[in-house]
Amino acid sequence: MRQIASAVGLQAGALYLYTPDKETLLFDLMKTHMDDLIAAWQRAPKGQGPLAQLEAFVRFHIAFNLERADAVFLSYMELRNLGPENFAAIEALRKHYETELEAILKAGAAQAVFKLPDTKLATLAIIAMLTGVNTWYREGGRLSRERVEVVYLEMVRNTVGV
Amino acid sequence: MRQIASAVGLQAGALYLYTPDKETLLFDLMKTHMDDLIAAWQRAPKGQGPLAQLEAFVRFHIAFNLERADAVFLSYMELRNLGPENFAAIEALRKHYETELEAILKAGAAQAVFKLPDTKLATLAIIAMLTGVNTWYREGGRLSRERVEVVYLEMVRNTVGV
DNA sequence: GTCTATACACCGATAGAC
DNA sequence: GTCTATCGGTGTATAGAC
Repeated sequence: MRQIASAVGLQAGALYLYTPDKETLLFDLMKTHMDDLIAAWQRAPKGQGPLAQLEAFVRFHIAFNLERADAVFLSYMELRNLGPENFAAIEALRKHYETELEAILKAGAAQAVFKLPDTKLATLAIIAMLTGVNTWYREGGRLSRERVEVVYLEMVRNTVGV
Repeated sequence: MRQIASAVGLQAGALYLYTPDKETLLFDLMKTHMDDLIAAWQRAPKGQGPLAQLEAFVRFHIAFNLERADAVFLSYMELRNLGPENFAAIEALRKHYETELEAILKAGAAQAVFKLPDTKLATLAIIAMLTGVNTWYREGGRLSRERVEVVYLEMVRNTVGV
């Protein structure tokens, strides 16, 4: 709390004018992040058909997560420092987001556009793969964001059997 | 330290007979884990050719990480609590392990068995995908470990274009 | 609204008795 | 080799002056 206060030019005590306690502050940061994520995906251009929507999801997820790397890192690392009910609220939002991808994969499998041994596992595998970009991507490295998106697009298309 | 001491039936002070300080204890746990991981992979049966070796890696990684979920979780979550030189030592072991998969993918790409847009990114993507299993797998859930391995095998084969 | 001062709990680590 | 006692530091949160 002292560090946060210092970063915004206050003393620690003054923070308690804005939050009842530290966990609530953490929860609010995480909830705002998840709400932003879901709202941004709702607004994203998606095209028609499962393949176009899968491609939209891949590009959206990589771009959004790289754009907000700090919030993504915080949301993952501090998740276990929430009490049970705050934890459950964030988990519900995360599952809601996962369901967006799962719906695309289900539609693609139903139309035989995708070939998947297990839709649920494919959802988790693809999200893990995409989120992993955040652990190694650095601005100014070997590949541009655009190039990373293209490479992952191709790998994800392969993964779903296209 | 008090919790650890209590878990092994000691008082906190007595732990310092076994470790000079808390960070060294953490580092030793993580180093032992990484050494075990690399040694176990060296001993694992691998078969011949890139595809057989890729399959061996997928099965090995899922099985080993599920078997030692606590150590995997600790090694990931506490990594940033190491000093720079201990951090670098663990990172080096992690990179060494990654290189094992990368070598398989490179060989497969060179022999045109695999079709990959970027070998390095494929390495990171596959490891992220496989490690992700630890975040959701629970004993007694919908799928057995064997079934999870088979499903991921099929997805990874797709990912590398087989 | 913000600051200073501080209460109270906990943490890592050490000293010294046994 | 282990325990008890304790030191110095830090953490969240609150009280009260301004």
